[in-house]
Amino acid sequence: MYDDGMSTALHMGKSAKSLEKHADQFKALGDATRLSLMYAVAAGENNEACVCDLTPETGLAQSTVSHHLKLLVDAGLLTRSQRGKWAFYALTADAKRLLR
Amino acid sequence: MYDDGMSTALHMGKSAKSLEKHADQFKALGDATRLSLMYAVAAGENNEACVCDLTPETGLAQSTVSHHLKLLVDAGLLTRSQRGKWAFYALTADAKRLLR
DNA sequence: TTGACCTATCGAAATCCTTCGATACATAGT
DNA sequence: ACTATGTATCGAAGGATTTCGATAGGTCAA
Repeated sequence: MYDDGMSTALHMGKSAKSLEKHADQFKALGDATRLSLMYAVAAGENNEACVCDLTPETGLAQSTVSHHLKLLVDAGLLTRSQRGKWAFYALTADAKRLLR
Repeated sequence: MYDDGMSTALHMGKSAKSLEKHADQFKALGDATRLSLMYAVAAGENNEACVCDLTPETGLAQSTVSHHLKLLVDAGLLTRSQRGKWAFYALTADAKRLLR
């Protein structure tokens, strides 16, 4: 494409890359399953939760939950930390700001 | 499905319908084209813009822009008002809050 | 009413997303 | 090393989304 459709955002001092990043964050939150995962993490002890806790709440397959969590991490909305057998997910600063 | 996956949100006092609405708003913003449309509207005179101004900025077909604008209106992020031949779109309160 | 212009809707093609079951990988205990 | 448990990845099916061109609808001026 010749015109990337970002002229307005550019005029506002936002780079195309930044716009793309924000769009990706909104997109990640734009799914009822992922949004409820975010709330579940926020509601967990120490504001974190492991897949084993999250999976039963969604009623979806474990592989599906894992996939959604990966999308949220890739979007910069969750962090992942392995502790023993368990993978704990926690909200990032971006996520806290967006869910305010 | 038996489990609707909204238990956590419900525990936080959010109804499934409210979660769905918020997810829809995030989803509407979760597309680079639509997000730059939002910024373009915000940057317009009196915080509004018509399709004729928006279409050239995106580099997309007029029908495509019209379609995206409809999605944003349906999500409660834009209002539409016809003035003469032109349709003007403006940000809602929800949109201003989310784009802060 | 005719024509010009702006916008919305329709139908179709290509692509992307969600979800699953199966399976592989990782960690801890026996 | 073997097993059990928690998590991630893979491949595929079904559905949803993005985009276009063509066309219809609405508004104003002549």
